[in-house]
Amino acid sequence: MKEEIYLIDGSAYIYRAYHAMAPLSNSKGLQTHAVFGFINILRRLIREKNPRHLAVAFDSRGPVFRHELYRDYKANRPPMPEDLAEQIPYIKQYVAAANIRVLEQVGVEADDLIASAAQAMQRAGYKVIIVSGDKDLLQLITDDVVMWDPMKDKFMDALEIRKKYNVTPDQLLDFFSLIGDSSDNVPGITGIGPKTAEKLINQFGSLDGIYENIESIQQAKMVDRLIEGRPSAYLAKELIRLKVDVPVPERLVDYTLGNPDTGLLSELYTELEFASFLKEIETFTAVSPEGFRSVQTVELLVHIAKILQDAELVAIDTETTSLDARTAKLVGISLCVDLDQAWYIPVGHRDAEGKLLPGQLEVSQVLEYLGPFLQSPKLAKVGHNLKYDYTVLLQDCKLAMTGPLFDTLLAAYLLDESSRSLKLDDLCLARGIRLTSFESVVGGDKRPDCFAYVDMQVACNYSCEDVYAALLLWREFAPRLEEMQLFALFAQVEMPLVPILARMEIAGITIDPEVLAELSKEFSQKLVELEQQIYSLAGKEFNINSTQQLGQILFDELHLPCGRKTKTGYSTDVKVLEKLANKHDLPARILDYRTLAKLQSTYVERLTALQDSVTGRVHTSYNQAVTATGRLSSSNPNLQNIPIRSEDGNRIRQAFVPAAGLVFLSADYSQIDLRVLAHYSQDPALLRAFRSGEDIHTRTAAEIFGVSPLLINSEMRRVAKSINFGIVYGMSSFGLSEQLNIGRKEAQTFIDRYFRHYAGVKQFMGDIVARARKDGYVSTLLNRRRNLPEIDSSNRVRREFSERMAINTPIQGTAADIIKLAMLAVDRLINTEQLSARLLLQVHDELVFELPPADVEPTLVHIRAAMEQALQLDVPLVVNCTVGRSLAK
DNA sequence: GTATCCCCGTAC
DNA sequence: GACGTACGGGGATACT
Repeated sequence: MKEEIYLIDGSAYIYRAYHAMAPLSNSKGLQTHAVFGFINILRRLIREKNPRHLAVAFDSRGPVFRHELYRDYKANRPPMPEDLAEQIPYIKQYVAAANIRVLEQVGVEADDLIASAAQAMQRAGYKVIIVSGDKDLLQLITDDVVMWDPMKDKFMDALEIRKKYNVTPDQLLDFFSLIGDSSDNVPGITGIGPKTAEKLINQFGSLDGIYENIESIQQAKMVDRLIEGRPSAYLAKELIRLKVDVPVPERLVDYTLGNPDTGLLSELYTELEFASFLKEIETFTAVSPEGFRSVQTVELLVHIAKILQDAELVAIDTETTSLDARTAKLVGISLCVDLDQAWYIPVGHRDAEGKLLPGQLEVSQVLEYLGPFLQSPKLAKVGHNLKYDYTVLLQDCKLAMTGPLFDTLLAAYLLDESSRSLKLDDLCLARGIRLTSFESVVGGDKRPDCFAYVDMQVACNYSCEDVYAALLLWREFAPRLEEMQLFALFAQVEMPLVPILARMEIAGITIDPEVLAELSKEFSQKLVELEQQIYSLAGKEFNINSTQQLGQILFDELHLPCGRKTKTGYSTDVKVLEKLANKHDLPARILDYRTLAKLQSTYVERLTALQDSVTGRVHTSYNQAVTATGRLSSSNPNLQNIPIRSEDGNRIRQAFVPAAGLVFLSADYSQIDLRVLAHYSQDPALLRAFRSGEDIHTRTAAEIFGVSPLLINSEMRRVAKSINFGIVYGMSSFGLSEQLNIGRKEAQTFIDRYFRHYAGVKQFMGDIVARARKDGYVSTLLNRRRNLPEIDSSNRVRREFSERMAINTPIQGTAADIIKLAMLAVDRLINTEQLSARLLLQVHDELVFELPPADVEPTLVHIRAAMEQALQLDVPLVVNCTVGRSLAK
């Protein structure tokens, strides 16, 4: 991949910042909004694009060579406003302090510098991205030079130019020469606009071409215009043509983005009174590299132990041989207790032959000194993604980290669930700190254990940076969690959950390979048969998995009535195919095929592939910082969406078995969402229903059909169940009618009856949306937040989507809070009562344990009680337990 | 060849 | 356009 260089049209952005920003000044009366806007633009660019090489070009003051060619060049421009002129020096100061290369030269404009640099760097084999919205720069576009307008977030290349102007980039200059440029007071030819220019250029290829063939033009008026305008067109060409021979730096390193000089920046921000920028800088005063030390003697280890003795908190990071914490081997540990210094303790660095390098302490020795601190309940541990470090220490060092944990990744997640990225590098970059990238440290080494081969000093610097950065984030996040009243949720729920999740991942769950193999055989046989049937029904072979090909066959060739359309063609989802299934055998077989193919690829094959060949277990990863509502998610494999509803799906569950001599105990909350809704809404009917222990769907059916619960049949209950679920998601009559295959009117009637009976629910929904609109966010019972920036959107679709989130998030999120509390309670219980049960899975409202059958009786009672008491609501929480020799129903 | 979007389907 | 939260397979497409 070619290195990229960003060239920024600085002068243009100064003006843009000046005009776009509301006036702002410091206490001395100095206008500062252009500086502020400009800095913001650059910071955003650096944050979002993370460029390694860039330069900012500025116009020179005073006349440029174009004025010599044409006295009236830019004569229509008013002089720079005084309050902008006085801000320019500060902008220059910023660029210097931020260590960004400046391109500036007397007598030429920013555009010429960009043109010269673009040409030079392109010639040197790099890729250039011009950051500008100015059409004059479009003439520079080639295969290796593109333009990006950050305001519109639009990339321009040759194709886009073709779309917009219908000429090639190298014809643009001639094209603009014909039209002129009124904003620069460049004349062009009167009477020729973009349309005519386009026609002429495409007909004759160039400006010269036009005049060489002028006799072939039929319209006399046009010829007159062209002849009369000839000097002016050629003048325009000289004016618009960018200079590509201005001396500019030509080596890549000349454009490398350096680290910002925080001292200078902080002085500048202080003078300008940019408090928000200043705060970041002050928080992130860079440590001197001398502060990063490699620990290779016992003496130094002893010294560190002494310091830890008096510390309240330590930031920690482990470097290992693998991304998979469960199997990773320790390569080094870094520590940091204050912002003056950090240490890296190498223990597993190796030479090219794989031999341990000398000069490293023994792991056992390191643990002897550090162990007591890592296990001290008094010493807090800060780290980014601590589940990883916890797992590595537990698996590779047999050390269970204890004491208050502070995971900066989870803190960032709680502070902003929609955060673009929670990676340590990105969080730091957003605060003006560029961390050394892992990529640059391992230098393209593709071995999974590449870190073990990294030079110790390089590793020291890298690892210390990380641990130092985590401490910086802690300094910012800890008070912010307090301010936003998220600290209790963080410290008492999310953090204690980390070790529990780590242990669940380590535990894994056994899969009977024979059951899977049998399923695989059977499924693939059936799939082959279905495939043949489908081909013969379709009259030809095609890719059944391709919705596009399928759409063509069903609707274009067989002329079946097509239902909905998707962005890219016909919809062929279940709803559509089911409607067609009684008209034709093909859609029916496709449905069978899809169901089976899904089970085969997503479950049978995936689970087989991820199974540990020695233990026969699969180990999921629980992600604690993904969902917008606070639920966990599971991946590699996802054990939260194992089929259960269909018969064949349930057979997948038969493959999940307890370890030898044990059984599964599954405990799931009954109707937790609706109970939370009852609590939130305080609807009397809903409260009553749950307090009396009724079947909620039957009760609801009785209400909407206006008959006694005794008269409710399964069909009526099904309808009520759909409504109960739909309510939690903010469903409309349209959605319900689709779901139940009934008319919208009928669906609306059901909904009306529902709300007549559960009026408090309707009230709650209105209230929560109003509150979201007022606050801009909603929260759960434990204060977990979700921002809803589009709740006021003028776009109806977006707004209504946010409204449904406002309804659903407190419910789903509170249910997520509750089961997290339950996991903590159960874990404590297992420890205090010395229970033999081991928690394996969490599936949103369900916990699955593995335990000896003889222990089921007492354990079940304990666990049910712990779960039911996890949080006190205004309705009881009810937990159902099942015991089994597989996960099947 | 790799990354990403889209459609679809599985769970709660 | 219409029902919330996820993960993931496979096709199509874009980029390299």
